[in-house]
Amino acid sequence: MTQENQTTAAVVAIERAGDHVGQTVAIRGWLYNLRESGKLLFPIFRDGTGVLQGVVSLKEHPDAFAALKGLPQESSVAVTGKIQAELRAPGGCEIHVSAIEVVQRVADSDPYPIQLKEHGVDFLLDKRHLWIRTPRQASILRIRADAIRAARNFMDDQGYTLTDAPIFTPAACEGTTTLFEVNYIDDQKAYLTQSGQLYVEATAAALGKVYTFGPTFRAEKSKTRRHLTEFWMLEPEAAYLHLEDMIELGEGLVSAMVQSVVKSRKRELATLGRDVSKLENIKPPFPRITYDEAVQVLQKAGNPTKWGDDFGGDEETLISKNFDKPVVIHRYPAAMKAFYMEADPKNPNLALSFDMIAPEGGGEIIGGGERQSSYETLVKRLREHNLPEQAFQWYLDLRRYGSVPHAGFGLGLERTVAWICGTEHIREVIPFPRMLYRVYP
RNA sequence: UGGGGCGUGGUCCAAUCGGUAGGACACCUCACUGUUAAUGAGGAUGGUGUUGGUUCGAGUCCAACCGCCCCAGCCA
Repeated sequence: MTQENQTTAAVVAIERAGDHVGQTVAIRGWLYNLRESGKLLFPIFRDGTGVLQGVVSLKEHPDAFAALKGLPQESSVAVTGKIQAELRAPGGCEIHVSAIEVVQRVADSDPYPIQLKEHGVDFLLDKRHLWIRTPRQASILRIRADAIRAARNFMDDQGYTLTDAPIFTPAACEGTTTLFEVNYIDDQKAYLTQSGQLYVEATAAALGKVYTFGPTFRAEKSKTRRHLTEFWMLEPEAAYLHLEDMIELGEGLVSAMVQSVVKSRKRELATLGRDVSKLENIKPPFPRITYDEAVQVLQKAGNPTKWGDDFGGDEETLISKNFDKPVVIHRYPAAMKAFYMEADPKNPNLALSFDMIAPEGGGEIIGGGERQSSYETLVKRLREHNLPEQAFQWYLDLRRYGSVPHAGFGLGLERTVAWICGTEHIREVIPFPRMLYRVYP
């Protein structure tokens, strides 16, 4: 190996290393692990796109051997070597290291805290900024990114325009108990948004078919594996469209996200040990049942749910177990839904609403429906719910000036990604989870 | 917020009936040319969440508090 070869070797991403078998290339990344076996070293490098085993021979490359021997985990390195197919290496190929530059050596006195062994949840969450380096966490984040890209592409292709909703809002969308209050300028109070929905109703009246995608905040005292206080939501809204149109859009959106991940994140799903066969058949149409039918299904299964009860996690799981796709439950009792829901003209006790429940215990990933378009009814509902009418004047304007039937929904990104990844807890699918009693790091 | 569970070296765990707090990993040294969370031998460091109580004696029993986990409610 000449000096010239080492300095001119092309930098390649580890995920593409298999395309460079027989070539001398450069890898820039970190030392993930190091196994020693006498005069051979077996480092494992990671570069953010994957991990690759290296092999360094004392006899052939004494300088590289000396530089690597004893190098602490997570030291940053630039590696030059020849990619070779190797059945004994994890992943099928490895790099025969000829030169290595240590960019930063981790201090021996202060080793990298995350081992390849098991750790507890609390410890890992405290080290979340480092935990995301592990192959499992990095794979989840890459899947999240792909799901977002697929969702945005799908919405754009369907003719929906992205219209961002504000994060600071003057009042609640759904109730006042779950709001984060912030001090705005000059002693004004503002709140972090719980949902972009009210705003996307306004932009729908301006642009027709729109959606918003961004973070939302709920100060719910919920400590479950499905809750974050800060989570991302994609909320479409369309003028002149109805409940069935939104169910169809939701089916298409979820399918597009799943199929994109299945197609372009095979490697990451394999790292997670995800059973891909359960994702491959996620294509429209999804099973649809009414709330009435869902209650019957539950009662037949021995569940004590009565008509008028909302469904909890147990009930959702029980219903979704009957299907291998997400199931849509529609036309809930109006009394249990938000003030802005439109009533079913065939039965005013029912709201034109729907939820989508992910299979495999994934829980509710979509909630939505048709919005109340009557000015008078909306005012009445605001009063019934004790909401501050003054703060909603702008929203009532949407019913004063050219009110039309319209519908939309909210898709919870993290719940959807958690289901796609097959992770037990939602906290793993966002880079820095914000939960009840955790805002660090 | 309610119910249940758990707090032991940096990390993950063990400690019988209340009786000398220990192991593995991590770290250091040595051996090993195909390791797969490498292995083998040796070494140093370091701990019972807090406060009180019962007892000859408390990691272990009791009380309160703190923290975490799981479930429920609410929701995406």
